[in-house]
Amino acid sequence: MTEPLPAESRQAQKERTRQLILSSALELSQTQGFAQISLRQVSRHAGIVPTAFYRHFDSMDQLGLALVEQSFSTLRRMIRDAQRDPQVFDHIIDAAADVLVEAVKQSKAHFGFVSRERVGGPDVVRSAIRHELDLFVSELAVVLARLPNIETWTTEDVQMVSRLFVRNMVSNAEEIVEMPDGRPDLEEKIKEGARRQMRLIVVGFRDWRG
Amino acid sequence: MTEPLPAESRQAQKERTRQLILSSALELSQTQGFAQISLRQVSRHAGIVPTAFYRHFDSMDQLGLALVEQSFSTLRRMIRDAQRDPQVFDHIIDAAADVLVEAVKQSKAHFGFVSRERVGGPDVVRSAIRHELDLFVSELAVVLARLPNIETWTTEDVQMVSRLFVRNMVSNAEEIVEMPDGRPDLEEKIKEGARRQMRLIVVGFRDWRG
DNA sequence: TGTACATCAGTGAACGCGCGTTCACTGATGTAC
DNA sequence: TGTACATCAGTGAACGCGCGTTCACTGATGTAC
Repeated sequence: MTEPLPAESRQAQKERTRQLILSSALELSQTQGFAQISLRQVSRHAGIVPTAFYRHFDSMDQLGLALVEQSFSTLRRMIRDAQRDPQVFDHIIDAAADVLVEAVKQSKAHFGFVSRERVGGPDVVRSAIRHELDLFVSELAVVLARLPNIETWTTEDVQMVSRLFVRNMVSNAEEIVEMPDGRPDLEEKIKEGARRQMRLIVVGFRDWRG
Repeated sequence: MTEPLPAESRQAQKERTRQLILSSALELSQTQGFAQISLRQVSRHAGIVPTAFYRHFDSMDQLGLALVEQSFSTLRRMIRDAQRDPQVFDHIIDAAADVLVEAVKQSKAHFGFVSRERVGGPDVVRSAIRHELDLFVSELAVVLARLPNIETWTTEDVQMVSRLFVRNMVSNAEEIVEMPDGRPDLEEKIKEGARRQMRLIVVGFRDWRG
């Protein structure tokens, strides 16, 4: 019989605590907003002593930036998955509405964090989110540029549509996050609204250019 | 020679202090967000002792609600003025973009307050703003319903366009508020963007319905 | 007009509390031999 | 494998600070006669 390995290496345990701090902060932010929560509240919720917090983050600002990173990696995964779905290519608008609603429902906390702290967060967090959203608009523009019909548009026009889509996405994400649980009727309404708005943007854009 | 009247009645002096508290809170909110500022900070900035604050407001929450009221009365005045302008009726979209940019520039503080605290503010402030925005969508729908071409639309469709307009207005107001001063180039860009978006909504809606 | 009293916006001391941050520490995990 | 030492995640006491709120007060403005 061999000696059982230690249940967790020091490094793994540290990472576990780090994630505990992150998820505690994310949860507490949901009700009060990140700027309103204290280092001590987060530590208490994570089950550590306030001084232990400093083993993982220099300050609450740094913790906030880590949450921004985490949230946007969620967002990017969603887009990557959506691109693999062949349905998206053919019925982009209907699919996009479905994907948005599902993704936001699954990652309510992260989407909520972004839409809340984009305007309400501490300075550093706010500007980090704005920067990420700008990047995201450009990334989405690249994806959109490859779609049929859009191939022929100018780069500037595609960028503009991308900006409108992202803005709409943010607005709709806000609505979904605030949606009380277990109201499939509301969900369908938001989805339908998102579809209409995207159609509006695409149709309006085509006609106005033509 | 008659006795000169007292420079200010007790009531007038009280009102002056109240306005001083309101404007102090509005100014301090701009950099840190309303939820982050303290009763003592506001009092200090207004030049009164913290205890005197209570002669005017029961709590910071009540002060927040007073700021919501003030901000929306600014917003409503803007719409009322815009309706009087005959140009608006004829060239609604171009005029609306101009009016929006000008109004927001003149009342940056109030528009900033609404867009910031709509998501980042304390609970009571947030829900008050949401309620006011919902009211505002309905009010704008009534105005829109009277316009040529739109007269024939269903109530539901007009409500939907109104919602999109307000959402857009909020987004654009956010951008203008964040715009650094003395950059007329940026201003023109935002105005042009607002025009395009509104055209998009109107054209897209008409075509999609037709 | 003058006097005596009431009102009440603003004062200033005091309170208990949660905060961020410091510091020297403990004891389990990891490493060298 | 066993021993001796190093590392370092988490501890717990202590600090000074700004906070919201209480209280009894002051003194100018307002009112009754």
